[in-house]
Amino acid sequence: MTLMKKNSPGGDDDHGACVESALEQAETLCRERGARLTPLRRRVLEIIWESHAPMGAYDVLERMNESGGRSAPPTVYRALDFLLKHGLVHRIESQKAFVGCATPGNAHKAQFFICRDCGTVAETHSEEIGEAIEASATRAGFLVETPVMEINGRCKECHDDK
Amino acid sequence: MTLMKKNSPGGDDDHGACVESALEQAETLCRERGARLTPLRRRVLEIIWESHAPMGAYDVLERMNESGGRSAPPTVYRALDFLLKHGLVHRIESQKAFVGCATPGNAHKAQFFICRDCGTVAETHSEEIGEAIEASATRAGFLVETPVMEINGRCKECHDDK
DNA sequence: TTTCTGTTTGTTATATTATAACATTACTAT
DNA sequence: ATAGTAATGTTATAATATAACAAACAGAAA
Repeated sequence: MTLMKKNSPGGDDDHGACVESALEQAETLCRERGARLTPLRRRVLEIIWESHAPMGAYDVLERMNESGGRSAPPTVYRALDFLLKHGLVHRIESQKAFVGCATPGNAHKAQFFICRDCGTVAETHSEEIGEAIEASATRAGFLVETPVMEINGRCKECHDDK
Repeated sequence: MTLMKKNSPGGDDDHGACVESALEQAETLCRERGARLTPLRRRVLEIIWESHAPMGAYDVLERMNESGGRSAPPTVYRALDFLLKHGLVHRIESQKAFVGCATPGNAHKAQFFICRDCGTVAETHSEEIGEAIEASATRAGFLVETPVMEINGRCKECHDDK
């Protein structure tokens, strides 16, 4: 399981390193694929990774314009489309928001554990869940393409905290 | 597994009976709980059940106003909130749309198999999937509350059709 | 280089989905 | 009857997302 976002209420964590690593991975991946990770797209990816929780498109937009930019919604949505297409971010349907993908490149069917308290999103790729779904689908003659699995609840820390 | 919506391309199916049955179940359930299934709420539930695929709130609204009504969005959304609260409908997050629940009353964590071709939604309550999720969650110390499981793909018929 | 072509971004407008806030009506219980 | 609560009506607006067309840019071909 890979922790994707951490919402430490108090001091800052060392999230910076993991943002950098994500960006480097993205660079490499796009280079390999001949896809153009332009400054704009890179910036959107960076903003999403800097956030400590899934981020709405308009939040990304606001962040982009903080430093004097004048971008409009289509700019952000187009960048997000690109990042989604290349598996660099995921859309969390139940939140209309976006998170960075911790393991891009690996075609995968992920599950997201989303904490309702701190917003932390953990991405898993459980064989067990995948197989259970496949089994259930097969029985119904259903051909699985893109499962959306967003498990809302409370993460360990928030549950322990009480 | 319970078929919830059928999108027969040609002639009509006998969906009518299943709408009636759903409405009766809803009546009973609400009576038991002392909840008021008003004409308006009943009508919204009926419209959702009549549809052959998940239905957007504004589609419901349009349908309501076909026969001379003059309802506004809040009317529909409030009715939907009621129906959701009582487990009479589900919201399909990945489609911003609503479907009737085939087994209301039973508190449940459902999976939805959604056909991208015909729109059919099948609701399952697979023990296996539920347990796989619990197992994965437990390992992470995560407390599952409301899983969203929307498995998009192709149903048997649409896949066979080819 | 220059020109061509396709891709990316800018810009304006608008569509779609959802809710806030407050007025009115209807139901329930006494 | 009437007070209190729940439901609905009404108007406005928030939040999310896309359409359509123009301008800028990058890479390939001449």
